[in-house]
Formats: sequence, structure tokens, C-alpha cells
Amino acid sequence: MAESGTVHYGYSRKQKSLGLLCTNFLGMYDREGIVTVGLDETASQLGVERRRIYDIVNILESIGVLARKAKNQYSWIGFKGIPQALKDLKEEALKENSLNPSTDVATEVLDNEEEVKTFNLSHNPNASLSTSSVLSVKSKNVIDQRREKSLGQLTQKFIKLFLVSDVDTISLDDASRILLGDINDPSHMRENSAAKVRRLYDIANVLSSMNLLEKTHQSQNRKPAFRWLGFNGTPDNSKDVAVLAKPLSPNQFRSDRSSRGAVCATPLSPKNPIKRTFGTDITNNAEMKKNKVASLVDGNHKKMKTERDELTEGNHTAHKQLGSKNYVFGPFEPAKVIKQEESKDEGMRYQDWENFAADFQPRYQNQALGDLFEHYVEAWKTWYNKATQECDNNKQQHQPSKSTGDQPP
DNA sequence: TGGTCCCGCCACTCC
DNA sequence: GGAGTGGCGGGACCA
Repeated sequence: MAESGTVHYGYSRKQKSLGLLCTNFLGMYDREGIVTVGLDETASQLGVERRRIYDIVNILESIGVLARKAKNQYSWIGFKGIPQALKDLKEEALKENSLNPSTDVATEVLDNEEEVKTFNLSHNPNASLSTSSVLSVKSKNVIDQRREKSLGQLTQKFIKLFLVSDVDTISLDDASRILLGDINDPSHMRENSAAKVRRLYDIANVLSSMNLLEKTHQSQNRKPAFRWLGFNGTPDNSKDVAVLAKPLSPNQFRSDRSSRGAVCATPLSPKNPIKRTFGTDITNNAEMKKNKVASLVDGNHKKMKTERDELTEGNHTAHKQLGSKNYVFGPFEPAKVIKQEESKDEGMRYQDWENFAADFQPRYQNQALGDLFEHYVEAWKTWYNKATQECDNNKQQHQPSKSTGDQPP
């Protein structure tokens, strides 16, 4: 359960978003030469718990970016796997659609005209979103209920909502209701809705960080909604999965500042760069834990806030300093980001994970963090000198003729 | 105050 | 039986 009774000074949950974690994950692996992905290595490199990696990996696997290889090991397929995965998903959905003559789920779930308008279903019968296309996936797997509820499966169902119709935008409420499966049991639906909505947020975070999805709001009621960016929102295009908006490679990410000003890896959003988008914050547990500890040690909350502000400003400075050089892994960056073209060894592969881990050991490259630690070091030196001096004075009072030669570290 | 989503408990699966 | 996996929901954070 979440920590209770503790206040996280200098901590922002935004900095740990699943979307940003995904961005950093992709930034770490989306390069030539990557063959396998190890969960433990990834978790330690990204400074997050293993549990979070499972979330990312499940979603990425469901869209063809990864393939499970063995325990703790995944094969890296990369963005090139997405078109095929989407194609398969669409074919699967259409097949299900044809097996079970459709009941338009949109008209059942979206019982008001405005919602239906927003839902924007096509007149094209092939493109209509049917109950079966979404729900039969569930009914055929009743036995394996656990798997049925997996994040990966939910991701696929969610994507199918867009793939088998010309649905461009779907509200969070509707998505959760549709994905619940049993639209005929409103009480049961409501009961599960809250839980599933949480998962949708997780999924949306990840998909948004890959630029496949965009979070938006319904114009009429400002209710949260998701917009599919994968194919320009037209039914014709939806038939050609290859029209998928190509997810950005790490080089295409830009350094950006979150609402708190932290430099972060952010996919170039095609629109609305002002509002907070998913996956726009740094994910750095290690740093935040340091802040937490520091704040507990000195107990000076205002000081921490000031330092955070300095950090923010420093990040901005770091951003400027880095200029157009690729993108920033939050306040960290891999020590050595090797690209194939930069590597003389064409056959180089990161199969030696110890070497890989060493190569990608995050190191502080952020000016602000450097300043912050320098500040602590200076404070420590000052304190140490003072303490030593007082100690000397005390000693001199007792042994006036003796002096110490201790120096601060 | 409602939306968002991190966090970690713990049930389940696999070896 | 222990390690790996991941569903789930409480509750903190944010606008």
C-alpha cells in the first residue's frame, strides 16, 4: 500500500510517471545492437522497482516492441514490431467482429447523442465498433481470468477499440465501460470501473510516451478522453496500419521542462505542447530518495523547496548547455550511449550484461544536481572545520601545547 | 474536490 | 518452497 503518514518533501510523484519511465526505457534500448532486455538490469539502470518494469514490459510486449524470451529476459524487437502487431490486432478484432454479428457497443454504452458524436463511429459497417469485437476477446478466455485482466491484454483491447473503427477520440469513462466486458450489468461495471480506469491511466501513460496516443478532453464536458494518433483518425487509414504515426526515436525526443520545470525526455507532441502530457517527467527514484533522506536529516522543508527550485533552474541550465544534443534522461544520462554508427565494431552486441550495465551506469550530468551536492559537500566541510576547530580549542584548553593535524575529507 | 496514478501488498504461477 | 510475475486498490499528489 502507499506510504501513509509521511510527507515527501522535495518529492513529486510526477517525476515517477510510468510514461516517463517508458520513455527512458525506450531511450535505453532503442538502438542498434540491442538484442535482449533483462528486467533486473533495466530496473537498476532506471532506478525503479522491478514491479514497475513489469508494467512497462507487459504493455510493450502487447504492441510488439518486446517478446518474452525467458524468465527475466525479453527479446528486443523495437518500434519496427509495432505495425505488424497492430495489423495482427486489427485482423483479430475484425475476425471476432465477423464471427459475432455486431451490436453497436457505442450506441449501448454511449447513450447520449453528444457522446456518440464524440465517439464518431463510422457509417462503414466494417468500421463499426461492435460489442463482439471488444468483448468476445474476454468471453473466449473466461478460463484464464487472471491473464484476461492483464495489462497487456487490456492494452490490446484498448487499441482494438480504435483499430476496428474510425474512433478517433474516446472518453475515459466510455473506454473503461467498454473494456469492462459486461455492459449488461451496470452495477458490476461500476464496481470494476474504478480499478480498470487506473489501468487505463497506466496504459495511456505508456502509449502516450510512445506518441501512439494522446490524452485530451471531450469538448462538451471536459471529461478526460484519449485520442489515437496511430492513424490519422480516418477509417480508410485505419485499414492500413502502416500509416501508424511513427513513434519517435530517442534522437527525436527533445529535452523539455515539465510543469515543475524539470528537464525530461519528452516525445515531440504533435499538438498542444502547453498542457501536461503523459510521460513528461523525469523518473528518478534514486534522486528523489536522496532528497527525501536529506529533508529528513536537516528537517528544513523550506530549504528543500529552495533546493528543488535551484534544481529546476539548474535543469534549465543543463538543458541549455546540452543544446540540441539528443535528449536528456532526466537528471541522468547513460555514461556512454553507443550508437552503431559510432561503434567501430559492427558486430558489437550487448550480450555481456555486466558490460552493458557498466556502460549505462547513470551518472550525474545535471548541473543543478552537481551544484546541490557541491552545496552539501561545502556545508559538510564548513561544519567539519567548525567542529574540528571547536574540538581543537577544547583540547588546547586542556593541553595547550598540543595541536591536531586532522583535515576534512 | 475530483482526477490522476504511484506504490507495494499479496495471490498466483513457474521452476 | 522460493523466486518471478502481475492484479489490484489504497491513498497521496495535483490542478
